[in-house]
Amino acid sequence: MNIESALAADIQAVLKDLYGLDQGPKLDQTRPEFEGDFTLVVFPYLRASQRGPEETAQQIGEALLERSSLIASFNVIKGFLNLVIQSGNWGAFLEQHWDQDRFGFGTPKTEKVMVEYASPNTNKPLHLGHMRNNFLGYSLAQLFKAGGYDVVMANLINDRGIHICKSMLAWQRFGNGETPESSGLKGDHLVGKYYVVFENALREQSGPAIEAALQGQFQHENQVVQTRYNQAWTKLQEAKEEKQIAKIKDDIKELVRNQSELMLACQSMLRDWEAGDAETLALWKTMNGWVYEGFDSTWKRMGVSFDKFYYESDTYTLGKDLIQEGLDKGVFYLKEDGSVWIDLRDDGLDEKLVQRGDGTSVYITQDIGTAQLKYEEFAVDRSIYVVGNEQDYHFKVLFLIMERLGRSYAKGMYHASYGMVDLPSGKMKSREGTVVDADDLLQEMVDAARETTEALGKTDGLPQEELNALYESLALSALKFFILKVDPKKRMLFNPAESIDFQGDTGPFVQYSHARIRSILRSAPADWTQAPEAEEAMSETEINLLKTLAQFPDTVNQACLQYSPALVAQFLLDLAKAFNRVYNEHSFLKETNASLMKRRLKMASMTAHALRNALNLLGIQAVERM
RNA sequence: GACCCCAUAGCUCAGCUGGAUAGAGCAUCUGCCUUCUAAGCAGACGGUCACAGGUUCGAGUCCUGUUGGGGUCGCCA
Repeated sequence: MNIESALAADIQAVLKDLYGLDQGPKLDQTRPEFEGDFTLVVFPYLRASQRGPEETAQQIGEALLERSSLIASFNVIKGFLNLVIQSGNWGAFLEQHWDQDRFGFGTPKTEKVMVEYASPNTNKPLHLGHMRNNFLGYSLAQLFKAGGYDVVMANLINDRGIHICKSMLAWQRFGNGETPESSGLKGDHLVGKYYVVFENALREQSGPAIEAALQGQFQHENQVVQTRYNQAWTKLQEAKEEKQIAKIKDDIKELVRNQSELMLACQSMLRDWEAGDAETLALWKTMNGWVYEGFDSTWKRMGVSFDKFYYESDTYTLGKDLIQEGLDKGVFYLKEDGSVWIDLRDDGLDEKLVQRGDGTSVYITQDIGTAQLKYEEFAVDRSIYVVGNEQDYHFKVLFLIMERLGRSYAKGMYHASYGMVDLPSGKMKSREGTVVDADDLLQEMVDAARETTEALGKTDGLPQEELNALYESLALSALKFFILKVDPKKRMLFNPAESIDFQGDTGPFVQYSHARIRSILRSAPADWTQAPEAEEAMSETEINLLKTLAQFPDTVNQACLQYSPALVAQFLLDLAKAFNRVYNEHSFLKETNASLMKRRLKMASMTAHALRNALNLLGIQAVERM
């Protein structure tokens, strides 16, 4: 039991004795301007004590001083009872944990957790938005592992559909047999290139027709298409609001675009794919293969990994049996055209389509099926989906559906929703070429790390291989820390110029603190643990370091509960700062008192463990020197 | 139009389930390396917590409304 919870237990007993209250007290850290370690706010107990705030605080303080061996003294300011911990307790805390490798981690639990993240489309290379997803997902998985859970990291790859066919068609027509080998391009970038080629060709091909259609000129042999256009055109004439006009124009553009020769060929290719056409499948496999090779190297470089891959080409037909089950149970209902719906208006949502009139799946149909599949394969108690917040509504619907279908695992489903990454210029838009490519960004960061490190010259003499690994680690820690220290739920701004900063509240700052400790420990005399225990009182900065360390277990716990690696990042900054203050104020190896040296080295060692463990929770490898 | 999320220092962000005089980093300015890693430490400057009400002994935090920003409401995924 740690000091804080032991103290809380003592206070609870006192409150029961004095006022007959039976509730756990809430303790705060005492603000630095006051004397004390923990503060109890007594306002909530005034009713029970029948006294004023100061008197109540005094009374509780006196009773506590008598009862608890933890307390050295107390002081009362208004309704605040500041408690000073017997300094010996901090020594005992240090003694107990300084050499514990897994300090802060939870005890093993039987609960099984699946974290699904990454989940890319196979038509474009990864970009900055994916990186936030990947870093969050991997970190959440590490957090739950640290919390003692059995974790499966899953990746559901969207490897089929019209967007994949676009790349395939463009390559077929304009590729001249280009391959990653022949072009020297990374596979995912090569396929992405043809996706862009397709979009450009499509724009060229359908541009004039769109222009004409927006002027009211559109002729099509298909009567249905013609009617839809005519209706839209009529609406456009009547529309007054700017927003509405833009929407109708978009509809018309899409209608015309979909009738272009390229789009028709693309749709035909998708039908061939679904029919199992050998040639189409072969091309699909080849090009997806290139993409996977590219993704694998990017994931590896980003330091993320997966235990299980799902592919939409396998799962896109799933869920139909559950649709039938839902119809039988009366959870879903049929419309005249044969489409299947669920009415979620009781839960404040809308009616939602779950299967098309022709019996084919929509997005959510697959998700229903995949949820069931995950449960059957892994018996997961908790299933976490790391997906952007633009899908908040979708997951609300999905989880409600699973609940209404009576799935026991529905309550364990959670959408780890995160905000978009904005650039100083605004939203990333692939059409405007403002996306930040993952591979480019990684390389820029590595180059920056090398330049900074070389300029400082502290690593001279290390073998090149080690240096390269160091640059990778430092670059990654800067990037991951920059992204993970922000509350996942909030949208965040990524300024490429500033993110490369290695000073202040950054990953390299934490790494630096760790490397500095490791350097001390490497140079420590072999027999330092032999010295007698120190009797001297600790300084305030030393106690502050131990207080910060003591918060690690609770931080891990809270980070799991809130699905927020940001809490760990903030803790890392607190801890590194707390240590750096001690470092600045006291000596370690230069300390002439052997007992004090021993105590400080224990603190250094414990801090290094905690830093390394917490960094690992963010998916960052701690470096030994820098 | 309906619903969801967000708004804290010039900039980027913390602020735990309501608690004392709202905190960091960057930027600007001042100090500290012949001593264990200065990617560090210490200090200064900088705030009507978007606005208006309300609940409370106490509100950046909870409720209502307003404004501003983003998202969703596709038989796209």
